[in-house]
Amino acid sequence: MSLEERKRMILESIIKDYVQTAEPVGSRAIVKKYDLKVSAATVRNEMADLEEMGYLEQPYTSAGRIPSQLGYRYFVDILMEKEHLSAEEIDLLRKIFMESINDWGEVVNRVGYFLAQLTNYTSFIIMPAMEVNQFKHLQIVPMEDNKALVIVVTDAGLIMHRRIDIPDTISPTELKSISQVFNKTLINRNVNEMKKSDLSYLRDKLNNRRILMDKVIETIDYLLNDTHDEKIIVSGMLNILNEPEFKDVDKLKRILSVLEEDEVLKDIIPSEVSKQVDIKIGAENRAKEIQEMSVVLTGFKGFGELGRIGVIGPIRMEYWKAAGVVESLSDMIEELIREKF
Amino acid sequence: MSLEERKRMILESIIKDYVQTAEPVGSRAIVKKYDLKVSAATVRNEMADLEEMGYLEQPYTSAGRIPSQLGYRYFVDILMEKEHLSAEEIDLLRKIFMESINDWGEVVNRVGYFLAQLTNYTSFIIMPAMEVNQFKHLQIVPMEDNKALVIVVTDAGLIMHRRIDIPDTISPTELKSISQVFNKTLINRNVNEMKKSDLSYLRDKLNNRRILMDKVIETIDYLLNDTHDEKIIVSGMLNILNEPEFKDVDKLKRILSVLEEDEVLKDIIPSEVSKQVDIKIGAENRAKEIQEMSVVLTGFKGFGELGRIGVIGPIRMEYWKAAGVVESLSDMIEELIREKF
DNA sequence: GTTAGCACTCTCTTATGTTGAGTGCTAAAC
DNA sequence: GTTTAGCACTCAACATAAGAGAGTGCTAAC
Repeated sequence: MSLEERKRMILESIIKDYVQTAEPVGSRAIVKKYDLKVSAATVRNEMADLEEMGYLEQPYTSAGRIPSQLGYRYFVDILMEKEHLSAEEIDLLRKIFMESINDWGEVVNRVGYFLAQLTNYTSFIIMPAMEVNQFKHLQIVPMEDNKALVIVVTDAGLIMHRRIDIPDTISPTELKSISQVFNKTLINRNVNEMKKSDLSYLRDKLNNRRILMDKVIETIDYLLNDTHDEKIIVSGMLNILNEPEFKDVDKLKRILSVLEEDEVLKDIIPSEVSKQVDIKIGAENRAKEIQEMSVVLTGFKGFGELGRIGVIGPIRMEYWKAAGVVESLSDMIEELIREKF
Repeated sequence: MSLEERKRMILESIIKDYVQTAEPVGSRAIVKKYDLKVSAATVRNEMADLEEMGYLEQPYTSAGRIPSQLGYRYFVDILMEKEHLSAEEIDLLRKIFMESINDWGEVVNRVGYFLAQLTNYTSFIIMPAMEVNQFKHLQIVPMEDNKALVIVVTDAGLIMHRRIDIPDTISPTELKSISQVFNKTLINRNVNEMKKSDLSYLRDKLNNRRILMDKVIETIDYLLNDTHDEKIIVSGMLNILNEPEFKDVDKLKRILSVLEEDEVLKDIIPSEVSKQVDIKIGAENRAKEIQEMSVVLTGFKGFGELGRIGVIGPIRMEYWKAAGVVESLSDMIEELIREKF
């Protein structure tokens, strides 16, 4: 597993060069560019060794070498040093995020946007499913024509709403009192507790408005269930258009249609995450749809659950930068949640 | 301007054939496919005429003919018959839209989705800017740690909210009473009226809570201003990947980056719309970014203002289908607004 | 006015060189 | 034993040429 100094140096050079140019790297090129103290012939011998060990491969006889997936793996595990955002960059971003952010979705959108911009890959953020979301406030607002709006606010700052039909015999004041009953009984309960007993209890208590109550209960259930789904935010999908490996439209189509479908993408992105940056290179991905891509991701803690944030790009990826930026922004998103919500 | 019957027939055949195959159409092919009663040579003569008149062009000497933009124009204006959705399709769609739609954004998303699916082009819906949006309800909900949530509901069913900081000396009941004052004073006022006088009047009245009032007023202003922007919903962006004219990645990149940027797209889509279906073919578009595309759109009335709905696709477009579906769905969206909101 | 016939044009495909980057191997140098 | 120069060899990439085929435009006959 462990390589001699020179082999490591050569492997690293080839990877950095190839990542930059997308062209197979020749022995002469390396010697020149990183002015090694040895001749091209020596490098050639080393490269032959590295190929035999599985770290490099040749597209065809007498072309230069390109890193194999194993080569990237070795690089990522042993050689690479993450390139984090600088303190100034972080400060700048923090300022941008802090201002005019009053809504959770907005924060996520922006972080995703910058993640894509800074790495030039496609970024994704998967918001944790909120199993134990706490109920904060309910409001029933009468609208025109037998309609009312049910607004539910959770302690995580999520606001959800849904229209319902109401009997035309009911008065606004009555609606208000119903809201109040709900609020008194349900405040600070989590969804599971709520489902168990409180809702049916409420229905009995307000027996005279049974039909309406059923509707409201159903609506709350519906709305809170909604937060059980993970939400995914994707940014910079079109960044992959810049990668030469996707100059073929069919390949592009395959990849883009995966990135476009939120549901597909959610399933495809590795789900066992920790707070470590995790890197899946090409075929290391379980899902076959992205075995020609690499994923760099990490978990972040938000509202008690673990969300996922990362980028998806070509196997020929600037892993050092991607890993650094993902880590920096993951920290930042955690911090934002802690401070603002 | 007016062509003889046979010339029209030939022009139409060429357009239909070319739209389908994306290959130049030869004289022999037409005679066979649409079995005309004349020989290929005759057709050739007619085609030469049509070319001279500007309706057809030849990619190179001795290739078949393709329609010119003028040719499409003639077709669209004179020859074409719109292919609307059938009554059954409309019924089916109406059912789909009706169920589980409780929120305006959801309706628009779905309509956009189907428009893209049914035409195989990229669909867009531009929601009207609501100049005279009416205020229905305000609610200030206390959250943890000196935070509160300001929720504004408009009569169009739009719900907007924003977090604000509040002084820690204020009590929940006090918040409620402030809400009530706002509600009493502002209900059913439109934004412009509101701005003029009421807000500052309110501030005076609640003088003891001046700072908080300023915040709330600012927030309302911010939220209502938000609806002044047109919202654009784009669906099926990737449909253009299927068109052979965009098999070149650079061209693709140019187009996709236009479609991706909401702000750019809003500006590019023709803004003078009526309830007629309008078709802009290639260079007829003002914006140079989409002069290699065609736009089929129409206006729809929603909340008193005119929104825009349509598709954007290659010049070699199935205009008859696009125009028909756009018209059908435009009617449907109007109907949905009328009935549900 | 219509049509058959035919030479002509131009793209597209396939075949054939040519070039050049880069290798692997060998033998000499360190 | 390791390193290096030298050199033949390989193979993609580019250019060029030849052939095929689709489709035209024109002419002359119907």
